Amino acid sequence: MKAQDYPRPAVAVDLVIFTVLDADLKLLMVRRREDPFSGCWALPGGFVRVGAAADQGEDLDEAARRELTEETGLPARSVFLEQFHAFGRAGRDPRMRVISVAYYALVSPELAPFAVAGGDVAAVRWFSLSELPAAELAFDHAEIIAVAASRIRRSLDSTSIALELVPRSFSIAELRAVHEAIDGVTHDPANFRRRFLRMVADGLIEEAPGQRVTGKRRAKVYRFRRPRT
Amino acid sequence: MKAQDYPRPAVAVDLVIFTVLDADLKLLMVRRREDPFSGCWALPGGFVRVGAAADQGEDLDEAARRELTEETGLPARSVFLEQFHAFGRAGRDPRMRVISVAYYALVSPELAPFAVAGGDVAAVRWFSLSELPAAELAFDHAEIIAVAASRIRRSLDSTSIALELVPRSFSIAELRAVHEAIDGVTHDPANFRRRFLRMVADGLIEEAPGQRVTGKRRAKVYRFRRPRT
DNA sequence: ATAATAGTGTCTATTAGACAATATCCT
DNA sequence: AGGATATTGTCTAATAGACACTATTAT
Repeated sequence: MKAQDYPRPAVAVDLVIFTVLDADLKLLMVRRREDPFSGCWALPGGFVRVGAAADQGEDLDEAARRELTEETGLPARSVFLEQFHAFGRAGRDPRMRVISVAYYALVSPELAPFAVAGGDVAAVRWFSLSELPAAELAFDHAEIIAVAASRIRRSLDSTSIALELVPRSFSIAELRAVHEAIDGVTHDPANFRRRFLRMVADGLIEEAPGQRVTGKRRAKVYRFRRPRT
Repeated sequence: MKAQDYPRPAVAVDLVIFTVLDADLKLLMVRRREDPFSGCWALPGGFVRVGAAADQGEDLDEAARRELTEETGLPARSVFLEQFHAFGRAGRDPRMRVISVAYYALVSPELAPFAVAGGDVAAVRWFSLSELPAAELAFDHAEIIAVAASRIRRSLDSTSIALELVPRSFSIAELRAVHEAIDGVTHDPANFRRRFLRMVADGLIEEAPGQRVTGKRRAKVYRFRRPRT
């Protein structure tokens, strides 16, 4: 039996799209319009396009960006997107064997309101992690979400992902709020500030023009020293 | 067009199997016996078994353990195995679209000599990272290896993976040698010792009976406080 | 005795965290 | 003026890293 003749699974990409709104970590779910799980909330995603013969189709990252745009309307270029795990348990899709490569996406709060239902999606909605309707989640998406959340929590300290969840220019308090929303603890403003200023000294962050006016004392604003779109 | 009717990719698992021998980080490659890349060195691995209808086949982790045993003869139960990335670039297999879910495995040096060629493999061999025959590597396996190596280097400090690469009972110097082999730097014995003793204090590691006789001064030996097979 | 490695002690610099105090800005 | 937040200062404990030193054992 040749390799080409083995039965094959379907392969999909699923997206766990995070943002921080109202000082809370939220993720974007879509309401399914078709069976299975019609009417349930699911992660945005879809099948990877696999060509035939000479054209072998799109890459995984490409598929993820395409689904992001198709189903949520978010501008793929401005969104941080990273693959984190493949889920392939037998039976996770009742129709057939489906292996899903999962990505997490980080969307700045400025962009979050622009998510709209597209493709074959009935609606989109930002959910707090705690308010997810556990009983109405499609497939094994609850498990995928749990893995994604623990992954970004673990990466919070060792990477600069928090900077992807903040407006283009931001105050120290705003970045602190993102950290607090993600890991659920509160940070001392003075101590957080010192760590932050080290990042400025390291050249990762720089002062930006303008100030943040919140109704109280004004704060300096900063920006990530890296081309953002 | 129904979901079931889309063209599908083949899905494989590939294993990057590490051990530490002669104070050097090594990985296990197999020599291919069939085209494509017949005669080349490749990562152990193979296609995921996908059933039909009611039986949807084996899980990804299951497939990884199966291939580990089939192709290398290593005892799957005693090997640390973790998925780290899916590779799916179009064209990475000339025959057809193949998406490969990659795992890294950590094998204690006691077990490493028991690797033998099995299945449709012509030979197995432990390679140092630096002596890999770059020109004779199959598919995109060089890239997969690079990602795996950088991943375990990054995890070295935040996890206890080094403990998977050491004999059942080990001296502090042996664990230090593993760290040095993986990240390529040397550690001050005194400072490394202090960090190590904190792990003992935390209950992660405990003293083991016996001593390590190296020809010089004898060293105490320790063991990971966790059932090992 | 010597060489080599195991193991101890000490000093400095960096960092996290707790917390007090001051500065600025809006109402 | 008063409340809230930004910002600065100070103290303590934990840790990494450099490095000198002592202890043990094979040869």
